[in-house]
Amino acid sequence: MTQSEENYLKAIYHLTTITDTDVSTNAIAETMETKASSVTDMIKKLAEKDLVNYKKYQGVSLTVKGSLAAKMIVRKHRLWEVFLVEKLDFSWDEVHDVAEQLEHIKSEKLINKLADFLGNPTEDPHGDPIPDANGDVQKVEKQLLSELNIGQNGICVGVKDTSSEFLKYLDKQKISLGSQIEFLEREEFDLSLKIKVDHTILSISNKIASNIFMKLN
Amino acid sequence: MTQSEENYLKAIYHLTTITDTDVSTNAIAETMETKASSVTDMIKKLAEKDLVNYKKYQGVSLTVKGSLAAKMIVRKHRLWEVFLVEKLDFSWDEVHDVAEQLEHIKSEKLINKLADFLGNPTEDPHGDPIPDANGDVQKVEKQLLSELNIGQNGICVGVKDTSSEFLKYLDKQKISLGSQIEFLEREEFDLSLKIKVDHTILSISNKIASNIFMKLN
DNA sequence: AAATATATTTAGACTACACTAAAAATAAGT
DNA sequence: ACTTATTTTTAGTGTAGTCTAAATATATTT
Repeated sequence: MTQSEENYLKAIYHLTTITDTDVSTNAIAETMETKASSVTDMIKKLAEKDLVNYKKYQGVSLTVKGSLAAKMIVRKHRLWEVFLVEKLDFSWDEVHDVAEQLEHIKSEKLINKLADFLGNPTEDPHGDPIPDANGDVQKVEKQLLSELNIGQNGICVGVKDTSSEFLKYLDKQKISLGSQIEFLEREEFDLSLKIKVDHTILSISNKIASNIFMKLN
Repeated sequence: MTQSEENYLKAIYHLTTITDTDVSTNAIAETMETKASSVTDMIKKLAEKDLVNYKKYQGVSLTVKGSLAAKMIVRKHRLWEVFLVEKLDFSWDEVHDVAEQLEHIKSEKLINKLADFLGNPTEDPHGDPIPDANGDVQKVEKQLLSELNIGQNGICVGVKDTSSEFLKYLDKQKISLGSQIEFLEREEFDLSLKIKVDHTILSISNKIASNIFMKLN
């Protein structure tokens, strides 16, 4: 399997997990920053290898085989992210590009030994689940901070947007995985939220709040 | 720089360090298991980028720029080997293929943080020197076990052949980096050597002995 | 339901890298 | 020195992956 094929599988996998329907050619092209015609070409190749189900003009879905392959790539990506943050002291906004490369290293032994070395973590530094060696993904129940009711509180268990800009903003506000957060008040004018993080009170926009995953206490 | 370009640079670098002259097209083709015509193509590309000096039919040598690039690749390869052996518990015969992939990961930050994490080692698991971040390589003085005089002793500081078969043989004989070895006797009939390793006496062929690097006490 | 807009696929071209076969240059043998 | 052998380069081809532009299918609007 080439790196390019792996990248397509991963993109299809991610799109599938958020929309839960067949994935369109254009959607793939957009997330991969490539052209629809290139996507069509690659889809045919993946279909040929029985990694995706494809009927012309109808979008694609992953086969069992393709889904497993995709999960193995995600597993590698997220394990490497843990390594970078926990062992090499990267911050959570710096890991993506490097993990994007490391995920393509081919060695079963390597990835399983790496998992052991890291203590078989089940989540990456952004709170996303790490598929195990069989491809099983543990679902974490979580909800967006923006969807809590006033007075509810819990801990931050993940982020939806993992862009460097957003993560740096969170660092600045001292919000990280595990932060205790209480939803105090909603400002109706701009929908911003007043929250208490650990022991400080601050105001965040609704956009920010809708990119933070919480687990209620 | 593509992976292919990196692989060519590395091959030229290695050939240069052993022969210390301009490198022939055929020599490159052989070590890279490819065809001479492919080598010619790539050499032109590398020359274009000012990574090698090239005059038709005259062989190639690395420019300063090319040499530095090659040393950075070697640095990455060997640091990853240390990581695999020291942290992930690979044996020294298993690391090569994986390091061959890892050496192409592009991130200054990653490799320098990795070096720190490993304690800035100066040698890889086979005793080969690891270039530092500036490309400086510390030369280790060493000589082949096969070239010692009877009665001399020292410690094993490296191997010339790093093939899996050879390394497994050494494991079986309990010879590793740091082993105390004394050259006891030469069998004139087949040139085999009687040696004492740590505390056991054994006989090894001249071929074996000519692939073990020693540092005299 | 026809017309228009959008999404998708096809056709053809381009780059990187490899290959085979043939040509040209260098090296070796008598 | 000249013939032969070897090495190296060139010329032409193939595959993977990308692109643009044109064609075709599906969706949307009136």
